[in-house]
Amino acid sequence: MDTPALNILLVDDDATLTQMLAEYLDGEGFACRAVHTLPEGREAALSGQYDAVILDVMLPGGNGIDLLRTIRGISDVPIIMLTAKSNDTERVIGLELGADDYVAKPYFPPELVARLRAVLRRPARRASSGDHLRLGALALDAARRWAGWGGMALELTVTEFNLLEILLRGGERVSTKDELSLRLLGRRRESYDRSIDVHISNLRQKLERASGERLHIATVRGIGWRLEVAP
Amino acid sequence: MDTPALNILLVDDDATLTQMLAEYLDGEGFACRAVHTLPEGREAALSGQYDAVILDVMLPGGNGIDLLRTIRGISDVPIIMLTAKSNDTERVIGLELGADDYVAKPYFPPELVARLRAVLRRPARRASSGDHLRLGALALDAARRWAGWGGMALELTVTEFNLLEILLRGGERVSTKDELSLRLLGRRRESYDRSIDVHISNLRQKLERASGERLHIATVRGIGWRLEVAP
DNA sequence: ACAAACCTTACACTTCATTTGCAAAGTCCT
DNA sequence: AGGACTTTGCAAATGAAGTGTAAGGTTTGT
Repeated sequence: MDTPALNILLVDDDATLTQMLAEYLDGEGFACRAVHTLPEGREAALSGQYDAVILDVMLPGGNGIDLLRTIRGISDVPIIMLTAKSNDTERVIGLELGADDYVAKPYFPPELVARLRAVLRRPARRASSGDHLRLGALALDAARRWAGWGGMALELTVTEFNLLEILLRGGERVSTKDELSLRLLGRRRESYDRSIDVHISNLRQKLERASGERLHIATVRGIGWRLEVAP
Repeated sequence: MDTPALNILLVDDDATLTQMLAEYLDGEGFACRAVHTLPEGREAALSGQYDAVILDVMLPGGNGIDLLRTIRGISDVPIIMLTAKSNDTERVIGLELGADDYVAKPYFPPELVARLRAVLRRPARRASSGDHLRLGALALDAARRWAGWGGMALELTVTEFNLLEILLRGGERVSTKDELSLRLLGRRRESYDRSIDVHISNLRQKLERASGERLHIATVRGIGWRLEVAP
């Protein structure tokens, strides 16, 4: 997949550490900008051009908590706080004010990246942010984790729901077995692993039953599957 | 005077300053009591016999913020914080935790009195600030930390109240276990941590009992929970 | 010191993911 | 076309994971 890099904003007064982190994030495929003061941080965070903010709560000339609050008043951009090791108060207050996660300093860059990814992967924070997928009479609401055909709920398991979401997002594209294995099961596909086939089979039956045979999971032999809806 | 004087509680370890303030307030027609330690402050504030509390956030042997939180968990008596001149953190945290106003030290007694009067004049403090959540006959007032079904108070513990608030704010969205662990317990969820489940279970029983089975915490298997109200 | 609140543990119970086995369908080759 | 091989569909079996809640231990606030 070559999606454009995600923009990350770093707000931390320690220029050296920030620089190192920025380089690391760069290597992980993120596009970073670092600022070192509160006013810069405020302006940048509110510009709306970042996909996530990593925010040190200890900032000179003002408190990161204030900034956190300011941002949350306006935007739902994901925020990860950097907190002192043992400062429970900061942590609790930060989460209360809407931070999405925290990482204690000093941190391992890989851990930070993992949490960053987790936060970015999370369904949009506000229900109104309209993550509604549709295809014919099929509707899927990611935040509510609800899927239905013509208003009638489909009773799907977690895996089936995720599978349907991936297929739906794929649009006309064929979702390959390898891709599905990675995104659905979170592991590389081994030979003789029939797990995906079974999930496809189960989902297929539910979809066809609910839609009166009008919604199909079409097989593309040797490649994968694709959703198709009959007129 | 024909109206009884309003009772004001002062919590501050500086006996001299407190004494002066008490005399000043006396002259303005308030009845004061001053205490100088955290335990005394707690007991007095929770006794319910004061109309307002003036609370120094810097107290020996414990943090005024803690006391603030304790008081707010039980009572919505107006609270004015005394903070160090430049300490924004204390201010933000204090207001967030439900203080009604703050005054930076050193202060002018007349200013303090003005704010005190303003705070006492305001009966429905947070009601207008839209911190009133509803869902069917369920009502939750975050500022007063009061929740009820059709006017009847639910007797919730602190954790249960917070849990309900989070679920309620989530709206139709499913609140995930990870999210709840972060927001509710202020820590990440470890494997085999069943704490959340237990709180859900307890809250669920109280809600269903009070609502006559009309308010449910619906389980979304493998993901989390969502509030649902039957028509 | 006491009680309330909270956390942990344990266990019964449900539901689901994965494995397995085999049949059916598709592909390739001669 | 027909046989050999590969891939897919699916039912059934199995074991792992998720859930609800009672009970007991620990912490915390008063």
